[in-house]
Amino acid sequence: MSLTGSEKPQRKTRIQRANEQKILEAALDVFSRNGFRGSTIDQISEAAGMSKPNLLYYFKSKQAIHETLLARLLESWLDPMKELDPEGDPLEEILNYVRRKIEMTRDFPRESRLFANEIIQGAPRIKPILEGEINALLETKAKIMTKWMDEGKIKRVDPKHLIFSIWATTQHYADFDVQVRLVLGENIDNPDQFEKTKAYLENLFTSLLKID
Amino acid sequence: MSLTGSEKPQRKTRIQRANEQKILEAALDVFSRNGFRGSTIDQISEAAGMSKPNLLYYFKSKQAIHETLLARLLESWLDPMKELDPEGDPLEEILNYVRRKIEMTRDFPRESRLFANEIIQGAPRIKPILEGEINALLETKAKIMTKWMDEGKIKRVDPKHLIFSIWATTQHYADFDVQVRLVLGENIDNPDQFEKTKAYLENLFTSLLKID
Amino acid sequence: MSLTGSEKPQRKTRIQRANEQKILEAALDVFSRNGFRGSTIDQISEAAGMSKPNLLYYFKSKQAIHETLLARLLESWLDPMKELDPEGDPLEEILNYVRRKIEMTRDFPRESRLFANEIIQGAPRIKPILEGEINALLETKAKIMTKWMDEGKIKRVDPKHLIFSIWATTQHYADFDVQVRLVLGENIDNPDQFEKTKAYLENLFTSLLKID
Amino acid sequence: MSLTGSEKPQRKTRIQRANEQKILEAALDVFSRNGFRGSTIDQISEAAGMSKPNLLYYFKSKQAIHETLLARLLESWLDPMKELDPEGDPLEEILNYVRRKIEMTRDFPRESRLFANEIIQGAPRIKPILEGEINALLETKAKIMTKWMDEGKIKRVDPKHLIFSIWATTQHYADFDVQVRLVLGENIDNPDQFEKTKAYLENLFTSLLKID
DNA sequence: CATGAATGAGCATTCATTCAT
DNA sequence: TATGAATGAATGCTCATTCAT
Repeated sequence: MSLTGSEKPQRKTRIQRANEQKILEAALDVFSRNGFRGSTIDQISEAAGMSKPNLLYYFKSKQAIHETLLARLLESWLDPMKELDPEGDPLEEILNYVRRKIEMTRDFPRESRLFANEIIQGAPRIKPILEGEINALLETKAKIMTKWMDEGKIKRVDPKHLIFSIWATTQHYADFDVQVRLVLGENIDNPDQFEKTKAYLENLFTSLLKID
Repeated sequence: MSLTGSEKPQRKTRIQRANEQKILEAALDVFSRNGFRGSTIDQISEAAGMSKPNLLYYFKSKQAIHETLLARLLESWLDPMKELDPEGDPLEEILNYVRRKIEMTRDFPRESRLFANEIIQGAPRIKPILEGEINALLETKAKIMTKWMDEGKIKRVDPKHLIFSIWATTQHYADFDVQVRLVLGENIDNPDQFEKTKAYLENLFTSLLKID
Repeated sequence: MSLTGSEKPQRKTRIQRANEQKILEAALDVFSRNGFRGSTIDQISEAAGMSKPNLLYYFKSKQAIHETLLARLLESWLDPMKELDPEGDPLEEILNYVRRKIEMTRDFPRESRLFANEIIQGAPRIKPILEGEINALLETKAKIMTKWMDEGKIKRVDPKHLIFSIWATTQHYADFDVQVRLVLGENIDNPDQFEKTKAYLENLFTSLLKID
Repeated sequence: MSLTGSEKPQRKTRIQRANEQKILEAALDVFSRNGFRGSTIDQISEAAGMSKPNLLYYFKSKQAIHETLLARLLESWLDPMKELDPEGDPLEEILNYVRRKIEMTRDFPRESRLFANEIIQGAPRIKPILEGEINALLETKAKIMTKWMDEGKIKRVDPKHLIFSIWATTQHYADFDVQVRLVLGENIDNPDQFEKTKAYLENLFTSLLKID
């Protein structure tokens, strides 16, 4: 479940690959913390341990770094949903999706905040991608769920709102991390808390969907 | 349910009050759209129909506008939760809270995004407020819920995670508005869609909490 | 024959007018010496005795200063040609044009170099203006000359090449000032030299055009 | 009439020579189009099909390329004037000079613009060369002309102004190429237009100098 | 010879804030 | 109160040049 999988096989030296990686890693850190406008190339180049012009030798502009980052992460961000198997046991498939989602939230909170930042501000930079990819995927998966409901295998609810609530409840732990910590004293990076959270969400969606 | 509650009773002329109000209204618009760093005083003063120096006559700095805005809105933002009545019918009380929350999300999406922006970025400007007010309120209400659970009036779940999931699922429709619109073609400002959403969430939390 | 005549009557304070003037004067100096790319806002703001941001408070960008400058000067730059009177004595009219041209070259050498710089580099910023205004004017005047030739009042030559050679021979003293000084030890800012130059050019075009 | 004449006979491999040539050719293109400050090493190295560091292996700096270019071209640039033969027929000699000048303007317009750019901006990089070579040559040739005038073989005019006007009228077609094209729709690279221009200039200087 | 990688200095422009009136 | 004028401190980005191989 790599979040930065391999890309277009271009002729690149080892240093190039390494530096691009360093930059994207640094940029993820900075952008997810401060948003696009709130982040400066200085911060990123500092975090990447490299001079500003050198950073711009690898990426044309701040914008370009941001776009590359979003594009590369989007794929993996959608992975958990792709695995939803129409042939599997309906409730178990959905619960597994919830579990993978909460695991990703734990393991990649910066990625979650990166997208949250972007979308809250109207997704000015990735609307096109959202429009195409996400919509298509979500439509497909919603249809699978509808079929399951038609077959009486899970309770009938609006599948799109169901997906929204899975996204919202899981990503909340990454996006609103500060608030969660203020209330709980810890967050899902703590194993105990992770288990409690997972249990709560499993229960939430089981209650909603399980046919008695 | 005013979102800009009563101010400290200071000696202020009518014009002063009116201008402060104009500024805060403009700032809400701009900040909720672009975040703190992404917003400029120029944008705000333009939106407020007022010169930059005049705006800074009313508020010492950009920071000050932002803080004032957050402080004034926080109060009303927490109102729905305050109304949770320990004497009322447990399930109905919680569902009413969910209803008030989704109504607020519909009526004040900019306020929701303002807070979301702030919290995602680590709440650098309002952590202290969150630490005090919210925590206290949430602790109180969580205890009420626990009592209800102890009395067997609703199913037992972690009350704080319950509150998180209510926040997350409702605010999602404001904070991720773009995405919701991309998927549904509309959002809860459309009456039909509002009803569907409300029904889905009522069902979600009823399923979770109702004792059969 | 002001080169910076009065412009669009806008609501501007005295300071505004004065500063715009100071900036344009400074910019003329700098741009005519170094070309557009070779000039920096720092140089201009320094020459105008004002801070860089303040300069940009009056003109949006370096580009904008340059364009304003060219636009305002173009008008007066074409004045001498406009005065060519179809009713006047043909040879005398043309000689008067030559005289006015060489006077302008003496009095406004920076303006001449500003245009020369721009046109040598392909006129990237004022091609449209050239295409319209100059062409129209030149066409008109060429027709007048042709009529004079048809009437046998001056010798027949290609009127457009005639105009080119008037432009070239007069402006040369501004545009190639360094070279002229290297050869003559002085240039037309010296009254003696001015008279000699004028006499040479009068002779040149009289020889070409006069019917014996 | 090579414009890049013979070089100081140094020990250089064939590749070296070829690369220097490629660089100078590319630099001529770029410098004549954008001026010194407006040209970047990137542009030149790109045009030369060679990496930036490699280019700087052949020439120490951007400055060095420019200087080399000017020095090498100057020689050939002056060639037409050198051929002015004191023993020839005066008028014919001068007309031949005009013809060679206009031919050079047609064949080497970039070279003309390179010098024009440099001189308009005060010749900061080649003043010394101008001071020496050109002056000497021009002085010599002016004396020849004066002698012809003393002998009554051509009309008496100021020989230096005469040379200026030959330079100005011929080079105009290269330096102000854009303007010429805007007015005529074509320039002297078109054979017809070349003939017309040559005829006009021959007539201009014949009228001026011919003893009836 | 040749090039990928790296950088200090510079440059146009933005922005929060202050000054003067 | 209100605003035109002014600026120091960024900020994104460019460019000549150098380093290492």
